[in-house]
Amino acid sequence: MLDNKYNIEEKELKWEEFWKNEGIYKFDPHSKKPTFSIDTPPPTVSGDLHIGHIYGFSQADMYARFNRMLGKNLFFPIGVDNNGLPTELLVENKKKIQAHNLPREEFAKIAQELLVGYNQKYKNLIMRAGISCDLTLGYDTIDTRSQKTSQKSFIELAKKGIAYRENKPGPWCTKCRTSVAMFELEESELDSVFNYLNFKLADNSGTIPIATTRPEFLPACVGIFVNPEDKRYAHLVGKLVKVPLFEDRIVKIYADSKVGIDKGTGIVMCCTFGDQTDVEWWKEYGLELKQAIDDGGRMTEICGKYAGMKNMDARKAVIEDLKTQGYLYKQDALTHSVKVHERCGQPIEFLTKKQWFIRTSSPELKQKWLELGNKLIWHPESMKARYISWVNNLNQDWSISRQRYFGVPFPVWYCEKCGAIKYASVEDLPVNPLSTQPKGCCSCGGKFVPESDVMDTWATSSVTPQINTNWVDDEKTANKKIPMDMRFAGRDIITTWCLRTIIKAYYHQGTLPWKELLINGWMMADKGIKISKHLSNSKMDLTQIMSTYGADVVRYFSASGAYGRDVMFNEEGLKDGYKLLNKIWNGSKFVLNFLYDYQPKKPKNILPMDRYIMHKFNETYEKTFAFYKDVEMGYAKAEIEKFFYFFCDNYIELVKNRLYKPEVYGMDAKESAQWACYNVLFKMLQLLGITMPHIAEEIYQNYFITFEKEKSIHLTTLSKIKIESENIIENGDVVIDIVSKIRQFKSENKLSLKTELEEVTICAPNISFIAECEADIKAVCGIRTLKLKQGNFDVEVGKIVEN
RNA sequence: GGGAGAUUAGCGCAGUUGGUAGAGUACCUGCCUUACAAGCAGAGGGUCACAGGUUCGAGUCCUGUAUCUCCCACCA
Repeated sequence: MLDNKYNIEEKELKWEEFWKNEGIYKFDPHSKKPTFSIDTPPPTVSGDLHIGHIYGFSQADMYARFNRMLGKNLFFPIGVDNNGLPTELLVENKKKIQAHNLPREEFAKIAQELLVGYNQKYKNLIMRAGISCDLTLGYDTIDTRSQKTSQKSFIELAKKGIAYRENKPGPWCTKCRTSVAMFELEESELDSVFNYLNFKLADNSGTIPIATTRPEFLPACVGIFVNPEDKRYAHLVGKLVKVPLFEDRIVKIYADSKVGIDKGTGIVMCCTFGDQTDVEWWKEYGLELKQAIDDGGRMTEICGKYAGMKNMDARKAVIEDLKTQGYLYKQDALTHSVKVHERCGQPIEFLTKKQWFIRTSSPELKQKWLELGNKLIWHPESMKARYISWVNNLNQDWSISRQRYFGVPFPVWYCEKCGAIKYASVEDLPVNPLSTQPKGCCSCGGKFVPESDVMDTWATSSVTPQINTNWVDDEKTANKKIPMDMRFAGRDIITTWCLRTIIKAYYHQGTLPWKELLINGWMMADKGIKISKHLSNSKMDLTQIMSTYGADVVRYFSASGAYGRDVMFNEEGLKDGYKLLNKIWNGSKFVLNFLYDYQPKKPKNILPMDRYIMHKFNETYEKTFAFYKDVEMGYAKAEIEKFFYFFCDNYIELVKNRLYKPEVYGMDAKESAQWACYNVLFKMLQLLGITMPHIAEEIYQNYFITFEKEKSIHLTTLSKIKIESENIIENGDVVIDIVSKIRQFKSENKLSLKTELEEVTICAPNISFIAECEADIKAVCGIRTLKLKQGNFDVEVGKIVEN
């Protein structure tokens, strides 16, 4: 019935085609079943895919499959995040073009063409991993519906004053020429030089020493700071200082505890803006704003003779002048960590620009985010701590504008004359203000000019529940569908995707975006090393792994360990899964051999060990079920796996004689075993299929479908085996112990397991049960005469039969 | 600097409310059981990172230390 050998790649591809063509995982909008909706996070399309990408997805898929097998109607869409800066950079790299050199429409067209291939590659991988999502429910974050949703969300929030436009200093990348969010920055160790300068006091009473790594910022120096605790400089506070090279500029000395007494000379200059502290001082002390650097990283006109120079050239020139004019008295080399833009590695500047923000950081709002976070069910619970700690530290509103090209445009125009904001009408969305003009003029008579910024990619990724529920076209229905049932994500994006999605759902629906949140860990290449492209060596090559081990084995490996924890990639783990796969195949093949004449009619008399294995299964079922419910895929998998081996190595061995030789043991004994085998094997496959969907389907389609009728095993419903309750497990375990003792005896005496034993005496408390199983015990152990004695458990082997 | 997590057998891991350390794998000894040698049956292997403390009793609770990872903040 089953092939002699299970050809992994051939079978897996076959069933993936089948699932797709038959629409096995298709959401049925007319179904009467309860819906279980999943808000799939759209992974960023930014490059090649590796085995780590499958990890989080397959764990979430197991939870999805579990829910489907509880009889729910699954809404499991698949999304791709392909708008915004990461995608733009990918397109620039691959096509060797620069977005700012091309008309937007042209760049978008090139991007869309390139993305077709990437999207497909990505969707193929998801399908190849046996993820049971509905491919017809896909969305891209740059498609029309996503654009409409983002724009509608923006207009709604802006009209309520929740989104606002303001001139604020913020991190800026001079290479990408855009503002970036704090969390898009990363640390980089750079070599630099500490320049020690003497600043002259304005009253000519002397000089003060200041160390700086960025002397080119002198033209933007707006204040000097010392620590209030620092006795050396206490007398300086309030005095005025001349800025070196720009001596017509006079700045004041302030005291502030943010100054490190031991750092540099203990005196700091504040420039607008060298770093975050400068921003804070500027705000707190109401300092002047002087911008020394422009969008592209060149010095501005306030820099006098240095204007127009690139930042680094200006630094050299300034240092040279400081030297010749006697300000510089010492230079120390140092290595310090600098914030750089994670996408391109460019050190970040702080520039002041008009940007759109969403209100997120007031104490009342933070309270709200905490409240919502507490209402959410977290898997695992411990991940909530990260969310809470992040919310508590939130101190800036969310900046959503980016001065980029490939993204969702802001649907607004501004009046040239009075600055009034004109929003597009919701019916007209999606709107690109650069190519459409609003009707008429401003009430003041001024002309409207379009906003050229695009939205940050998170502004779209944070409305996936609204995209998925089609909020743009049918707000009422969508509002009923939110909160969705579940969202899954990696733990690195709790603070970005998750929080922002919570914020948007709160503003739009006044509720949580989802009821449950699954946070998975990472698959690591080695202890503490993330998988990255340059680390994906041959042993981790995805194509290779997929063809030798297959998706089921990769999924098995993904389910190892506790949920939310990192797993370390190791091939041994794959081998374990491969072993189980092979065992499932052989075990099923063997059992099905004896089920060709199976009648789906419960026999009148079911023998004790057959009842035992069914009860034993039900016990395992309960445990496994509880683990799946708690999103503990690893424990669930381990539980059912353990039982499968037990079933093969103990139960099958025990009853195979009855199956082989009905003429000796009787037809009733065979039918009894068949009944147990059918039920236990089918239900084991259901549970195993959550982790290993392909092999379960192959076996189901070859046999069980005749009786179970459902088109796919994945559409069947989980349940225990129906059997009258009785206390049989303890008694059955004694029988297993007896067999084990005899095997031990043979093993210790270096005998073959089929060696026949002339006589065995069993001493046990409940010999009447053992007597009922006598035929099975004698058959599996090769015993000729079995003697039973009432008493404490003991197995005594008499003479062995010599051939 | 703040927060989170980890440290248990050679290896990758599990240990739920404190009560004699667990499975898998590797190694070792055997066995070709009328499915599977990619199998089966056995055996050995651990100062539970370290130092204190609470307790009759600590892998588990408390305090501290070390190493590693992640997130956040700071970095003139």
